[in-house]
Amino acid sequence: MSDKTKKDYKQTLNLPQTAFPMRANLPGREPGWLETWEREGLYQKIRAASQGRPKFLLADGPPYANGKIHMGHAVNKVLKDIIVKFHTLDGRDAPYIPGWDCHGLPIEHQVEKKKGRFEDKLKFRQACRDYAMKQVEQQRVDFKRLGVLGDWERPYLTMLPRYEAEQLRALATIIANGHVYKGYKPVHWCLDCRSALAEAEVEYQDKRSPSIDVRFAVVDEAAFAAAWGEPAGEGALSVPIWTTTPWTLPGNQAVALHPDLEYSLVSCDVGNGAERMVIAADLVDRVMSRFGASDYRVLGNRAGSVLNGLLLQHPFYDRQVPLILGDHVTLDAGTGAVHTAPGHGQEDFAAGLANDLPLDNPVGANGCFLPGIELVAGLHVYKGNDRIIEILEEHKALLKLEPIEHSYPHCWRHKTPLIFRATPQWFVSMDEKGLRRTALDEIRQVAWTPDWAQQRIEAMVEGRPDWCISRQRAWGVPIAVFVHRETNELHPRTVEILEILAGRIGEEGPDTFAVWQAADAQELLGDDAEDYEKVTDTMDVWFDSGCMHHAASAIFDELESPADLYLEGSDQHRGWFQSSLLTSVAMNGHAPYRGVLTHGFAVDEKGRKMSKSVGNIVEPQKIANSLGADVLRLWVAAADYHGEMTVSDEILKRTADSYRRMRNTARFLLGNLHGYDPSENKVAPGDMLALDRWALARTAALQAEVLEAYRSYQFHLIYQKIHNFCVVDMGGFYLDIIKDRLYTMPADSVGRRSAQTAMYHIAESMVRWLAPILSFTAEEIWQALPAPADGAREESVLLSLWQDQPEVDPGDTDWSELIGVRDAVNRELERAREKGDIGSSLAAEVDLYCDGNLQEALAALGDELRFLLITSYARLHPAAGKPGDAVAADEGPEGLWISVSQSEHAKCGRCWHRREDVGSNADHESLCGRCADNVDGAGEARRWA
RNA sequence: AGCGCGAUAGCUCAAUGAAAGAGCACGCCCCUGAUAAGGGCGAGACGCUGGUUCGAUUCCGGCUCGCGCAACCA
Repeated sequence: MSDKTKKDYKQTLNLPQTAFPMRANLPGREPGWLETWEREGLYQKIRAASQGRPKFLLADGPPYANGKIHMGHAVNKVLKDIIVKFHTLDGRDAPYIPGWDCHGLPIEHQVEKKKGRFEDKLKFRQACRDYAMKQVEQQRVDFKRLGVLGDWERPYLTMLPRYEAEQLRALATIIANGHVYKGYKPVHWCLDCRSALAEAEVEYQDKRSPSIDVRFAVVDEAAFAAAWGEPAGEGALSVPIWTTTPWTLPGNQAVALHPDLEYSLVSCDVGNGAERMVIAADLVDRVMSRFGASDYRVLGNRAGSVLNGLLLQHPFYDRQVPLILGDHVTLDAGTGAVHTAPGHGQEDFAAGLANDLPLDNPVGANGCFLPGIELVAGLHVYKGNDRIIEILEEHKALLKLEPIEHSYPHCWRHKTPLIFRATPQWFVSMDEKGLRRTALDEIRQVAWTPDWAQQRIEAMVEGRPDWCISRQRAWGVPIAVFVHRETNELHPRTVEILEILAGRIGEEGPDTFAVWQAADAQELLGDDAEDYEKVTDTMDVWFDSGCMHHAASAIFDELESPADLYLEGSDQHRGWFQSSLLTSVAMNGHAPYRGVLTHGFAVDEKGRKMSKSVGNIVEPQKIANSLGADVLRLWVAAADYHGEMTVSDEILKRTADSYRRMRNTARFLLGNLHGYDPSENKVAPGDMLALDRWALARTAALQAEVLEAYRSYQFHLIYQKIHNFCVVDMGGFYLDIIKDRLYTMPADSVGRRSAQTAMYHIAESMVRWLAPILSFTAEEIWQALPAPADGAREESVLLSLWQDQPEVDPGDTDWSELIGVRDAVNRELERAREKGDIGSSLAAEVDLYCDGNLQEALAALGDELRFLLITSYARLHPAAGKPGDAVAADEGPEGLWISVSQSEHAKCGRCWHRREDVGSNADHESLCGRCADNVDGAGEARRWA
């Protein structure tokens, strides 16, 4: 036999052939798909094809238009994209209109940083608008690069004039429904923002502050004696307070005691001779040791309530302030007597209301004491701290000064400490018109995933204060209302006027600000004009995005409220989920969503949040440009997003490995579908071989599982299942076995066409399972699949629906039993291999010894058992005849003994099986009988494998 | 204070009131007709601790650790 003949026979094989490359080169190839999709208008084609199908509406929470996208953005958009594409394949009309949050302070800051301050507000706003637009462009490119498909050329931007107009209408409705009021309240004030902040914009961080104890002298000892009764001891009488914000002392209007706590009158000497102080009984020792008083004596105890109303001397102003009572007083720190400045704290404010204290506001928007504030006018509050401490020393009122590390509210953008400052602000009332109650009712109507998210938002809505919706900033949507100069009441025609103003806002502008600036009070209010003034505040940006349910639905025909799903990171419980809920309930009395799904954050392998300072940032752009967007998408899908999602080099590498495995499985299927025309060569399920029918059944079962996992948004299960299918069912079993048939049987034989029919079906199914996740690769597979000669095929996988799974008669074969036998044989083959008896399994012959059902099941396959086991011979014998060296199958099938031997027969030059009949055909000396028949005869017949 | 979520092999994920599965990674072997592929074999895990139960990784309690929310803001 010459080499030449060998080669000739190789040409008679049907080896795989495909242009679908093994190497994905995703970074190189993905942009090409993006171009194609865009050029072909894929998104629009999907819309057209989905017309009339039941809708699935995902509302896109708008990312803030500033900075490059990070992993959190990527996770969020990819999850959204997976869901939208799933519903598309599932036969729904699922439009995706992305949005951006465009107003607000961070943009103002960036613009000021780059271009300095502007005198002209209109010009400044134009600069902000230009800047935001640039950010949108940049983020849009990055989002698209991840394969996120949507109406990217027609996004909703909160700065679109039309959006702003709808926002005004939303405000009008909320005002009409009676939820809005103007209040003078202490709010979190960011000195860098020069604006009030919403709860959601505050975060607590550790800060070092001066902590001081301050004497408040009792004004009238006689009055004290009368209240306390049986006064004892000698010396000056005072009530010391403790604070970490000395600068708030100019605003002090009272000292609060707890009505029910015990207070002690303590006689002591802290370096100024004998004196007496009132201190919470439980704190006496701590306070005394803090003051350095070793020798002190408790003269008596009284409940705080007995001192109610007693006057104290302000430590450095000519002001007498009362002792008041409040339940907020605790014994955690301090002296049990709480410095109360109604303008500088929430509880202080409440206490001030209850006790009719003056509400003064000595600090300006810039953080400096207002002119006219004695001793500290013009000083910045933090400089004020030091000055106040000096003043206290001068007045001998300072008992103790020490630095303290404590957690303190900070601006979440600037990371700088906030102050509490009383200012006039606009609020949405949580309770005035039952907003809180209705919102809580609505929360219970929504499907929250995971379900504990419901508790979480309930707790937040239950406990939150009124929503401060005003900001003292330029880059936002004006609160375009008139208030009465004296009464602060809204003009009675406010709602009507808002509608007039909204009507003046054009598609391309003017925007709300310009309209409001140009609005003429005389024209709008007539005779009332003189008594009313224009409000110059803008709206909290959370209000902007929060009313997306209204604004975007008004602008885009395809959107409506409520949406089926809001999907955001879990931080949005206090952000967008809540602002959307509140605006929607305030407007319409119902939630803007039927379902809410949350995901965790991306963290590094040590579970740490990604942060610039730690330097553990993984950039989505970098992954897309190195491993490919599909690998990034696969990582998102593979992670259990309910908790934190760990990213690391190792994890990404693993992800890329499993990507390759799935890709190669697809490649093998495609390669062996070469020359297969589904419209010509399809074999009816009833005519297919048993093993191929098994493959169809397995595919159908898996599809059911995959779809169920998609429906319940458990993408990590999908990834596991598909990957497992590729590795175990396909690579490790089915594909390995059918190679013989595919390669060696005549191209158009039933045996080969049956396998191809199954493979075609598997590929058609799998490409769809993968499409929502591996969008690029699925499209690549889709284009490589053989097109039926007789019919059109959708031009993109995303224009198709799930593959129909034919009912197949599984027959009597128990495949799990056969697989068990195969595994047992493999273990024996491995032992033979290790002994050096065999290499390839085709070098072996197998003798199986068993009885009963097992024997029958194996016997049914006849000679085809050897193809299942991929050995050259597989012979069956009664168990009784087993030789001494036959090995009992240790696990799996009962009553099976296996004997593996090295084949003595010649190897067929074509199929590589070692057979007795090699050379029996004179025309084909190097071939076995069936190969000779396959090459030159009618071809073999197969029924099983 | 607290509340919630989580803890399964090196990694990513399963399942289960009764011998805990998979893939990747790892070790060894084979193949060279899926070849920057493929096949086989192997080793490897229920955070700790009580209780309920005939039996607990699974149900309940406590602890530890991680994460989130909340709190601390005088």
